[in-house]
Amino acid sequence: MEDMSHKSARLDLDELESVFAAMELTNPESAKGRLLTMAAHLFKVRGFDRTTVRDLASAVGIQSGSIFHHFKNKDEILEAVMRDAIVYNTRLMIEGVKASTTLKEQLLGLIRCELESINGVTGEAMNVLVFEWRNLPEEKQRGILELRQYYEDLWLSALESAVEQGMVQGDPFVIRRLLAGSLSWSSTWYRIDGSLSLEHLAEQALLLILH
Amino acid sequence: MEDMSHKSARLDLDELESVFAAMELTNPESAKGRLLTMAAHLFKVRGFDRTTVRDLASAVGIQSGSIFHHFKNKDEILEAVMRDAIVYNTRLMIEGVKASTTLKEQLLGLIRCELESINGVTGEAMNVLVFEWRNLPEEKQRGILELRQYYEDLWLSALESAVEQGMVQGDPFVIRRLLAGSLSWSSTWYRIDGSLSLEHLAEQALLLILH
DNA sequence: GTCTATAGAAGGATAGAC
DNA sequence: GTCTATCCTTCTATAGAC
Repeated sequence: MEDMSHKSARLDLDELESVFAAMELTNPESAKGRLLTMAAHLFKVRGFDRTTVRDLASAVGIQSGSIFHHFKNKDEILEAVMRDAIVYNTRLMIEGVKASTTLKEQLLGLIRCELESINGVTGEAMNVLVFEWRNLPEEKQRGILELRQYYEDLWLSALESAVEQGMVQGDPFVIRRLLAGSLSWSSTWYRIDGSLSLEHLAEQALLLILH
Repeated sequence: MEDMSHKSARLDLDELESVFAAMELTNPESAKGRLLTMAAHLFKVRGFDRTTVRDLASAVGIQSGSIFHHFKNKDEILEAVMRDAIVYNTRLMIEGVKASTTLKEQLLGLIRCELESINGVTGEAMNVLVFEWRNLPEEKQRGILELRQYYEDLWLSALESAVEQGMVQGDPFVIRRLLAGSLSWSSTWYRIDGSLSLEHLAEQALLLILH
């Protein structure tokens, strides 16, 4: 039986599913979906502050005033990009963990998943989540952090087991933070169409924590 | 004898020294030094775009127009913070490498030095270098990259030796990038006044690459 | 080296028509 | 759901006095 004492601060799977159902980021059918995809792109390439609502509007072929039919203000666009990015990738991560049998496989799966999230199709949105964090107003940060906790817990429990079994040395929290840095940072130098495959990179990253 | 064919793209020690002599960041005696220290602080806390010249001016107790007596424009302030940060820390790193006798000691020294640079007294300026990079106009980026190459070369040659000796497994370039991510990212979660000492963190980071 | 005053441009957001 | 028109604020940068 799970400990429910933290329920208000955590997210259960049902909540995650309902947020997932409302995700628009990857939906090119809706105007809002196209806006979010383009916003992720522009926020990643130019940064949030240097992307104007006029830029975003003209990139999707509408006028700047029309943006505010879909979002109350510019901050809400940022929030939506981040929320959708994290929900989408948390779901992939849960599936990856379920699919793995050994602990080593699970760790590699988590690494692969995180590398995929930051360098693959949702890479721009994930980059925004990681590198534009400071631009999200504090009250909105809290909501996203709650979502993030779900997949950080996946990581921590995997690392705790690995330390218990002697596969990994050190404090799980510190290892997770060091590894999170390595993986997030990969988007600044890794090229998905280069000679290094994402799978090889994942294996090299796994080597960092295994002993 | 060193290969001089890349001279134009590299930096020699004399040049480094002359740039170092012109460094103002850590000089509280000059108005420019105070401006740079405060700029590093504000750029780190709020980000470059969200820091106005008015903010900066009032933080050092002058009027916004007076800023432009010291710097031609706002971008030049950012450039100066970055240049001084990198020159200051490259020098520390060179000294650290010189002082170490074994290769393992050298690697630990490089890690310690990088952690110190991003979490210690020059931490705010180094954070600006790492996380506000995109805000520096491209032509200015080139000059800073040239400076940065000096200490990246220190890293690469140490890692190449370590791989040759079997201390470290994998491609030195990839290992360096993964490690650089870990170390830079530490400024987002590590607290220098917390229970984890910088020395312990350095040792944990060394564990990442050693096999 | 700092001040005052202000030019000039750009950005977020709103209102109301269609 | 999008357009037009525009308000209002904020920001960088300049000019010239002290």
